[in-house]
Amino acid sequence: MQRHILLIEDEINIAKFVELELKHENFLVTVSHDGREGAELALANDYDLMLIDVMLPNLNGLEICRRIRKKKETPIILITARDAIIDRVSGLEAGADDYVVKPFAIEELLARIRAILRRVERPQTAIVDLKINHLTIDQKAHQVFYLDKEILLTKTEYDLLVYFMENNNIVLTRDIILEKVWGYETEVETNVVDVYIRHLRRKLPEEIASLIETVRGVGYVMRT
Amino acid sequence: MQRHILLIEDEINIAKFVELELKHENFLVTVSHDGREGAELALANDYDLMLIDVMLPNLNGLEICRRIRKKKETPIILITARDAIIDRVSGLEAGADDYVVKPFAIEELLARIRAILRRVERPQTAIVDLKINHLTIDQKAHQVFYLDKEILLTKTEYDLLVYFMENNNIVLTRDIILEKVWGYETEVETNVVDVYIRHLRRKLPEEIASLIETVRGVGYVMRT
DNA sequence: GAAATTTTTTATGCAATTCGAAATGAAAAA
DNA sequence: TTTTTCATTTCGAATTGCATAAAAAATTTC
Repeated sequence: MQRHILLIEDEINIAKFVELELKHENFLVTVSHDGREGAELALANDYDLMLIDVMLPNLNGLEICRRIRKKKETPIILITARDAIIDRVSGLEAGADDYVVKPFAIEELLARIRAILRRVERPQTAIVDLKINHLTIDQKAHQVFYLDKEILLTKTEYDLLVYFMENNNIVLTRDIILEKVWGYETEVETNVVDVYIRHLRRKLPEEIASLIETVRGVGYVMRT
Repeated sequence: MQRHILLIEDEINIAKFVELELKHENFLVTVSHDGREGAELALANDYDLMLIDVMLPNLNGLEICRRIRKKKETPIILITARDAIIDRVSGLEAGADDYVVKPFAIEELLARIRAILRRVERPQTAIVDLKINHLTIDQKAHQVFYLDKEILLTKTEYDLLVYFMENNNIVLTRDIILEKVWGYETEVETNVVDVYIRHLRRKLPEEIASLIETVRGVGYVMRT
């Protein structure tokens, strides 16, 4: 099965070299030489893995990484300059899965790509379905069921529900919810969380809806 | 907070060097030069992280890694020989979290250790439940129980009770309580603290309420 | 590019909570 | 015993926080 890799690298020679090697290994490769363009590609399409240089024109690799992570789980390998240790660490914090340091041996890059693809595929089959009461979430299929009857949720509603189920019996503040589900960093004054709680409570059957409790002055909690 | 690292490395010089560097970074370090011994240590004790060389006498690093993973989640960083690409890949498959390649710059190793510890620590927000007598507070769930029966408190009442329980046997003045629980800086003349003490005493069972004593002329104290 | 859907913002009513003031009660000082 | 000081209790007005609806904006779908 052919894998599709996105390569964002502005140094033409390196890009060309890596692209050829990857194709030789039977990967399908898309190359971008620009940060902003690369980020758009990354968000618009579904790749199996992304290779992103940290130093890029217009938008740097770390920032691209963060933006992608808000939307996708696609594995990311960063390409950093030699000895940029700080970058390595912040790269992992930005959500990258691994990194290589320039100049790198192509075999090392290939080994890391294979390792990550293997790692990613393994636990994908291991995601245990979330289940509370008669409500099940099939995370792979992105579907929610109540007693075998599907409940249709929008993406945000779904994410919110998953977040609550993953943190049952823990009171979650609006700030935390905003940060984790919406990805906002800022403390914008908005009641969008309340509105979505409302949506969930309306769409879910009473039995489940009643588990989502309001903790006045603090936040919300799903009690089981 | 000091972290405990287990280092399994048979090359004496490297082991000594790494040990010194780690200690310099304020880690507590345990060293083993033998595969079998190292594995036993790893399984018998709780370390925060393990550094394991792949090439070891008696029992190799990959095998140690696999055995540990059957029992524990402790982060593992493998140390592999130069260009042993196969090992890198199989290392990740054996359950290692990361690896460094000999010869490595000590800063790189430190950076990886920090990155992993940081990653692992996130969800470690384990707040220990407060407990006095038969009264328990589940801070994550924001719930108060007396003998398994929930006591419903408003946010301020809850905050006040938590503050008292965190400072039991310490006399707290009204000013301090106002500042810590209400967040007032100003010394407004208000008896709001008194009023809330009253609320608590009324809602809590006699056995607990009687622990909140008045220290006339000074403030209040929760004696246990 | 129009229609439908989803997301975000804005507005409003309701209800729980908070707070301050005043009355009452209890302890210490005179 | 009386006076004074400090603590307790009660109660209602003001505030705050939440639920909900609906409009506006953004995004997706056809």
